[in-house]
Amino acid sequence: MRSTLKDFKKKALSDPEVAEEYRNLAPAYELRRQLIKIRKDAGLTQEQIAEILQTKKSNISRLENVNSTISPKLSTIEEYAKAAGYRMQIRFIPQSQ
Amino acid sequence: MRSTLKDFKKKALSDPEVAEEYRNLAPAYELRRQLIKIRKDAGLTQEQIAEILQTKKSNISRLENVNSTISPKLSTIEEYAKAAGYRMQIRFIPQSQ
DNA sequence: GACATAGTTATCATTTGTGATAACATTTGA
DNA sequence: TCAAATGTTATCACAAATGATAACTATGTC
Repeated sequence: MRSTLKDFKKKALSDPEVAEEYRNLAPAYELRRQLIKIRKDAGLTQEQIAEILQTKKSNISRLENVNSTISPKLSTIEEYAKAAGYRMQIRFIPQSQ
Repeated sequence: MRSTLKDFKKKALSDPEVAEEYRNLAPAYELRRQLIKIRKDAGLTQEQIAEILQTKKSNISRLENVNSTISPKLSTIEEYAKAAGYRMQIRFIPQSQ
């Protein structure tokens, strides 16, 4: 691969508009990566966590799906985390530092 | 006052059901306290942050209101924080430790 | 008291997240 | 390769968050 992807990313991010877009999207990707991680660390399948939350696996898939355009409710994330044995913590960090 | 309130809280929390209820509600209170804090630290009124977010002060009041039963969307909190000059960070912490 | 500023509450319309179902795709293990 | 398990996608109904408006309370200032 010779790091073509990394090069592309580096180049793309040097474009201010792309960089702005990336900063906006990155948190959403990051969140979903975390969701999947805590579920797997808990040893649960989508169907199992769905059952705990009394819903269906398709809804869990949508929640975890990176391509999803939805912005979930806080309570949805909280309950999902709790089902996986975690608690959610929110912090606010001053921008540009 | 002789700390009557503290005593009451301590006693109330020794009741398992009350303690459970408290753990469930505390995060919601905490979030709203944080929201109000970052807005004030930014030197903004509800009306000013509402204008930045292109909405109305009544909606900001509802968002910040501790008594509100709503669970806001992640994007709502994100945008509010951004308007106040902060970014939101979410972490998941293993329960019971 | 009159006034301005800041925040609250109630209400209704609109938007959007969530639940459920079903069909499909993907991965894994025998 | 076949079957089972796991995850994805599309769709529709329903619930709930958000937007807007207006009237209200609270507070401080003149």
